[in-house]
Amino acid sequence: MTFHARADLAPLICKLESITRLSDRARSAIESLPVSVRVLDANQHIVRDKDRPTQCCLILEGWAYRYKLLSDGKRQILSFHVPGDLPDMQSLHLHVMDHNLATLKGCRIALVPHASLRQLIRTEPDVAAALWRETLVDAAIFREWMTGIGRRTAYGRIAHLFCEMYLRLRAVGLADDLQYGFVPTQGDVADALGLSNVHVNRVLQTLRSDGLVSLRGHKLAIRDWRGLTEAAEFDPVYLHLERPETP
Amino acid sequence: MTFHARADLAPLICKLESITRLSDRARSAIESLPVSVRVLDANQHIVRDKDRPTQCCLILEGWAYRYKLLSDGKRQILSFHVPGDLPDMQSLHLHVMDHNLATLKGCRIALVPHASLRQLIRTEPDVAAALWRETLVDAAIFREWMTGIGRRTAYGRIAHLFCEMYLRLRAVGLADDLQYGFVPTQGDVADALGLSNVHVNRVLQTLRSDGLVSLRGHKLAIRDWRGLTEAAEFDPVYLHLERPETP
DNA sequence: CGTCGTATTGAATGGGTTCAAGTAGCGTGG
DNA sequence: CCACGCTACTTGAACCCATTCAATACGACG
Repeated sequence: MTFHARADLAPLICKLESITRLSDRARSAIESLPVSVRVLDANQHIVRDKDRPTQCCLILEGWAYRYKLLSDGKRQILSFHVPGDLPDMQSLHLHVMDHNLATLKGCRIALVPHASLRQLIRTEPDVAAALWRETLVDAAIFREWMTGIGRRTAYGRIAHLFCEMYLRLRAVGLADDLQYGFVPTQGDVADALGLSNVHVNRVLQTLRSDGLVSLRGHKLAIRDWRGLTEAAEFDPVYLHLERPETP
Repeated sequence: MTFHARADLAPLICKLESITRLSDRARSAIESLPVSVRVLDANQHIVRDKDRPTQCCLILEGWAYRYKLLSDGKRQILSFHVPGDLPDMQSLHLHVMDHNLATLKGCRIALVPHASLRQLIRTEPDVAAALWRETLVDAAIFREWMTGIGRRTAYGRIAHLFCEMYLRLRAVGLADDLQYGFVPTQGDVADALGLSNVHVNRVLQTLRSDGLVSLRGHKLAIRDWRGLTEAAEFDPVYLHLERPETP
């Protein structure tokens, strides 16, 4: 556990600046946030359904995900999170968690006390707007996923997820050349997209044989960006990135 | 078109107070917002995908809904909105619309300029927090819908929608006694829940014959709240209401 | 009283699930 | 170094929830 680990906040700054411009003053206000850095293994809970957190989590390294569980054991993954994301910002204003947040693989995370964030928000309206905006992009991604689950074919859904994660990772400097480390298992993808793991497996094979992607180990390479975005009907507007130019 | 229609803002105040407490000062700051009231017919667009709105919309009367359209004409309804809702608050911080907002039936709406809202947010931190919170509840509802579409049966999904809209309408004083005016058509419900209109029709008949609800015209009556919530696995936590006691 | 949108019903089809079994990959310990 | 065990991945076959297509009935409204 480290305090005032200024360098650790770089992913957040990077993320915020991928969608807004920050003044020097705003940036240094963020950098002086007191944070507590933790290292977690894979498949560890960060916050649980019904918890009442007193701090927010920032992903520094690794992947995390949010999910809900139904009584019959069915799981719906609500979102994937990568460095720079603040997956439980909503706990700042919604006091009870309505879902779980857990690591998908080993993570370094920074915990920021609500009190410090509230202080920051009061004194730095620009930062407040940027953080609010983050939560709105989060919601925009939910809308897009909902649309996929409700109305897209399995093929389009999976293609869409690959496109989205590529742009999100690229925005924080963790992808380029149409490649990135894709951490979720096929079972995770199934639970994220409302499918079965068996069907995800078969559709992945089709995506590969159609020459759109290759995925071995957890290395994803997009072989045909154009084809993939067309299969996905992918329009990056919903990510609200500053520079959304696609490759 | 009316300006400074103070009484018109009552649904908003009511809605905000259903989840937070407002100081007198905050309340009067809201009441003095300059608003422009409009009356719209059914099936009119309020804001469209790709628009760059300069004002936010508050529903005063009627139902509205947000949706996305896929290229093959498939429609995904993202949310239903009732009086007191601010269905396009996100436009305050996300400058391009990534979906459409339209009326489901005739509506009275109030339009509030972004500039006035920004002013309000700067000077009234409590109101800012309450509005931010609204957008977070919006996102929480998306998460719940995503879970339904991804992992619940058609039966559970429809039951869930009936439960949710009952509590939301009751929170703004528009439902009681387990009854309310349910405006969406079966086709609308289908597009909201990722189903076909035919299947919605059949499942509705089952819900009726199971004695859970009756729905004639657009009057919905919940005949068995307990049974309906169990069928839906409905847990109202995600609505983040102050007084979530169920009937 | 016709007309248009909505609701209802039947029958055939299909995208995706479930169940079940088998394979590959990888870290661990003997 | 290999056996072991675990997890993820892969394949086949039967099944089903929900879709699609198509036709019919209802109901509100000018």
